[in-house]
Amino acid sequence: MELRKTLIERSENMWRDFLPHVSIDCVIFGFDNNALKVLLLRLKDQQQWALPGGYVRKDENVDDAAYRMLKERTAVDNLYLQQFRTFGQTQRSEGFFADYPDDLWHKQRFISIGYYALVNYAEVTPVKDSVSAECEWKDIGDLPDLMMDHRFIFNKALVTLRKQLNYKPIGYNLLPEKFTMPELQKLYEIILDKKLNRGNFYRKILRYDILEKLNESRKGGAHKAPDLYRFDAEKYRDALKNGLQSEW
Amino acid sequence: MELRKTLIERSENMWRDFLPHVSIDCVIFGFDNNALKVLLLRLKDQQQWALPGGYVRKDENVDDAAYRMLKERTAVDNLYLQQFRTFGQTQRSEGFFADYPDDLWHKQRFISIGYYALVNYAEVTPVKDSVSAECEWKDIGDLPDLMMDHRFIFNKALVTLRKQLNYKPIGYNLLPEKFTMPELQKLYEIILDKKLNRGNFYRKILRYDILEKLNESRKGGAHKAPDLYRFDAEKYRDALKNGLQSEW
DNA sequence: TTTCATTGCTTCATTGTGAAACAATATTAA
DNA sequence: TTAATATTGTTTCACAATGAAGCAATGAAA
Repeated sequence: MELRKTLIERSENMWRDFLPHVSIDCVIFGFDNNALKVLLLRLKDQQQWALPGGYVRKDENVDDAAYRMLKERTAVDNLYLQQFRTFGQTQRSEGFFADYPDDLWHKQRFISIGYYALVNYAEVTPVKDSVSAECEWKDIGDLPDLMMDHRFIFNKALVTLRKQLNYKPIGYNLLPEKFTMPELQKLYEIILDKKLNRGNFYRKILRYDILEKLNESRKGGAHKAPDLYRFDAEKYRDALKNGLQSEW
Repeated sequence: MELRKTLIERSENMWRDFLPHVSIDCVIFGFDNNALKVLLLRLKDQQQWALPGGYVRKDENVDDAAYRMLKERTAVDNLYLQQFRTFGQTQRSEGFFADYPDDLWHKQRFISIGYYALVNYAEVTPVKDSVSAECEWKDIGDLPDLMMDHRFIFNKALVTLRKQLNYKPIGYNLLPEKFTMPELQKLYEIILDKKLNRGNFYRKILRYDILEKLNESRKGGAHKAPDLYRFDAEKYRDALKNGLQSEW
């Protein structure tokens, strides 16, 4: 039993103290008023803002930890959550804690797992945590200064969203149940960061056969009332299995 | 300085012992003889095989740790390496260490970061580690039993490869410098797990204008000698910036 | 009642795709 | 030496998808 012997011998080294720990950062996206927004916290006594997050416990699945944190910040359960990348630079938190005592627990080496969440803006109530002074939605086109590497993490989340637009139910989770075609197109344009031709967008998205046109329109706007649609959840899921073909 | 006070107070909790640690698992792909292969280890006294991997040190960037492990197994530096997903289930190693003493260091909770590597098969020399009896290339169509969640991790790596085929220099890193069109097509077919029409493949891949046709052919085969190509590294890089358009 | 911006939908030239066939060629078999 | 064969290189053609533009419909505001 050579393997057993080797492992048990090595176990006496106290490697435990030489290993990093694990935290989570969440990029929570919402769509409101034709703008894509992120939920951010401002820490007490600080100018900089932060992504919601926290520490993973030893007895907790990482996904469960992410759901826990998400629920604490939004007061909503079971949001759409997607791990997108892990951030493992040694110096990622150095700047922020520079003038704290060296035995500060938070100064340990942490590796952070990045998640993005997609939420229905109208259903979420932002909730502060105990070290924050504010918790607010911010337009992604006008973000404040972020602490540590959180701006980098946010950028990676947005790029991931762009790449996954044809593979994940992104529109479905960001839009309210009923929405108009111009709203859907606007969401696509923001995520892709480019203008799309209106007629071609209509033609293409309708051909996917994932939308159900309702017998209602959104009155009250300044001009012609746009038709309301909703996703046909089942057809959408089926279509995503192979990915919506081709680029936008 | 409310934030400072809160953080320092909390630091007294010894959360350190309640946090998981971080390891790495690498799926190393190589392409040889028109087959896609993975580099696996068989542990001493064990039937099951394992992905190469190791533990991340406290003072080490995660990417650097992955390169370190990769070099140990392949005797080659600077391979193409890509983080693809982090595996955070609490019970991921439980089965394997079930009949080891509970204070075995390896029985701690580990969260594993998955990387895949793409290597030029001919340049790599598989190297065993100290707890392994064998280190070998295995055909992905005929994998042996893998320990813990390594089969799951492998599957995720393969799916990632498939999704990234149009965004990352996958052919470039798996093939030798000179290769034939049928070899390239075969690689695509294995990764995508579907047959491609030969004529259409030629037309499409050539239109991308990322290949350079050489004035040589591969003699010695049973039939017509296929032309040799190589990637035009610069054009390939440029083309990948926007992704090669459309699906295969 | 008219104006106007926006929405819904169609058209048309161009490009890309799937499927198939033909032509070329290096080896092997006769 | 010649013919057969499997594979490779290239082209064709019908059809589908795309980009760009325009026209018609509509609801609010002037």
